[in-house]
Amino acid sequence: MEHKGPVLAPPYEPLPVHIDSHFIAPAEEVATFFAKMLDHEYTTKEMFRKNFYKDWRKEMTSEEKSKITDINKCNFTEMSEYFKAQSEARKQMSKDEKLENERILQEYGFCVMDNHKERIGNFRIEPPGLFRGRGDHPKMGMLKRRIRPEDIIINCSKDSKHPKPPQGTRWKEVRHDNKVTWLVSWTENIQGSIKYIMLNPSSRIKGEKDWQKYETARRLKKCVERLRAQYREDWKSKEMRVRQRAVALYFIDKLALRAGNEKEEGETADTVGCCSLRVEHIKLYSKMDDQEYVVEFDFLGKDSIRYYNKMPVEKRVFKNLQLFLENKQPEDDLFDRLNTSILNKHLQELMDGLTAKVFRTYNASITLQQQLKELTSPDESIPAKILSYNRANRAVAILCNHQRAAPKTFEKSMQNLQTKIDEKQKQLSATRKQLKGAKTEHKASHDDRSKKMVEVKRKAVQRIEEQLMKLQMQATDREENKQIALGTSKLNYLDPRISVAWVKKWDVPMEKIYNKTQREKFAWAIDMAEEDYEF
DNA sequence: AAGGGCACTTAGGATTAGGCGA
DNA sequence: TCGCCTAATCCTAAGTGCCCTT
Repeated sequence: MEHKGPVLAPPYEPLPVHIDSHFIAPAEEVATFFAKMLDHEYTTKEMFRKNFYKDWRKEMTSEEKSKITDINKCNFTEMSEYFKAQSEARKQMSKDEKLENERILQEYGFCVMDNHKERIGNFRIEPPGLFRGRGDHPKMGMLKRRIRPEDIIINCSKDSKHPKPPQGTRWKEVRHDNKVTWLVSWTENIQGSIKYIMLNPSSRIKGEKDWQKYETARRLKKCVERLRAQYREDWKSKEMRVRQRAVALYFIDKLALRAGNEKEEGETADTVGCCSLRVEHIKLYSKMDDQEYVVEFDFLGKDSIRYYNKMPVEKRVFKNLQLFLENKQPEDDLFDRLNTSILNKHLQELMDGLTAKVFRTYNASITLQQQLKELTSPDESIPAKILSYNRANRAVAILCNHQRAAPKTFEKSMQNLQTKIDEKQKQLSATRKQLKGAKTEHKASHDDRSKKMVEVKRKAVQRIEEQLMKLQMQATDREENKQIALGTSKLNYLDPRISVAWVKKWDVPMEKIYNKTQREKFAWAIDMAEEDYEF
């Protein structure tokens, strides 16, 4: 392994003299971080302002400290306007910058691993700024400090050309550990966690891991019925811990919930997964509308995305849940005899390599395969096939609760599309009229010229019909996708060989399903899978 | 079995590039 | 050719899961 090391964040450039920030670096720099975010909702949040202010003060001189007593009296708008103008200006002269970016990519964006040139994923060190946690994060607004060469650990081969630190500096450490895949690491100051520079998804090492992941999920496919029978049996166990384990596993299997590791309170946003569900996150309804034994889930999961679902469960599960809830407070754990480590240990005994997250991969992939089978009709057009594919993908995204905020421009973009459809419709009826006219004329004259005209118009009508249909499919697709994110499941949960096989079977161009980056990431699958591939 | 450290995958939002119609 | 809009890419936070120590 040989590489050039990371690209460091550019040093701070003090504000020009005509902007009086009332500060000198480093407090000025920290102030600019806030100013750059001024348009964002973050800066209005109490916690964000409080954390920012506390860290900001640490950077001030004693003079600055005595001048500034209250963040609410600080006005960042002049700085903010300055940065807005700067980024406008940068847009104009972006050509040189693009060239420079390309040069940096060529120099730092690649490494040589086992004699192969490979693309590096994130070769830039994260620049300093204000921490933006997701959801209700207790540390939002804290200062994320600048990473210096002295903070950075380099990992490369002993006999390779070692990356050079900038003049006058040194790395924290240069090590030669071939048991791990990272090239560069450092510790960030907000959570104290380690950050890494690793290879791009197109690399051999990432591809092989990805392939392995899906092979494990396919092994689960072979024994999943046995496991299901097992956990259903365990619902009746004498032991509470076994019952809890079995009900949790049922949720993970049926609802594709995440495992739910414990988190340190006060360090992160309050989110949960299956094993960390609390009493307050579920409600039981012995009857709801025309259904019996309904469980209502309402909690914040990864990235503070809300999971809301109502599911009828079997009577035995329902009775167990009632039991688990007995004599508990809302903030108590639902599964008090269970955690992810216990669950995974159990799963490991059931199948080699089995963990909670394999269920998500398995259920996602098998759902895609089933949905594709169900939704694709042989005689439909290519655009219709793509709609079917996206709908299958969507079923998975819904299962995995992959949501997104509706795009800010959603309404407008729908409207634009509708306008196009209306225009196309008008064009269609006009052309149909012309076709009718041509037919009438041909009936009257029976000559060659009019016959040709009928053909021309017939073709035109057909073409416009196709265009119209394509637009309508697009509109349907976009509407259905308003709050659903397809990318995450496509990239992380769906065995790409299923898609490759589908594409080959129905002669759909690969690039309609996978863009360039995705084709690079899934090159192994494109190579491997034929149209008869079964997950 | 509790708890921290570490390495890796998964995640949604922000930013940028580039395709397309005027 | 320009400007707008969408799609692609970038960014980095937030998970999972295993290992080691006590």
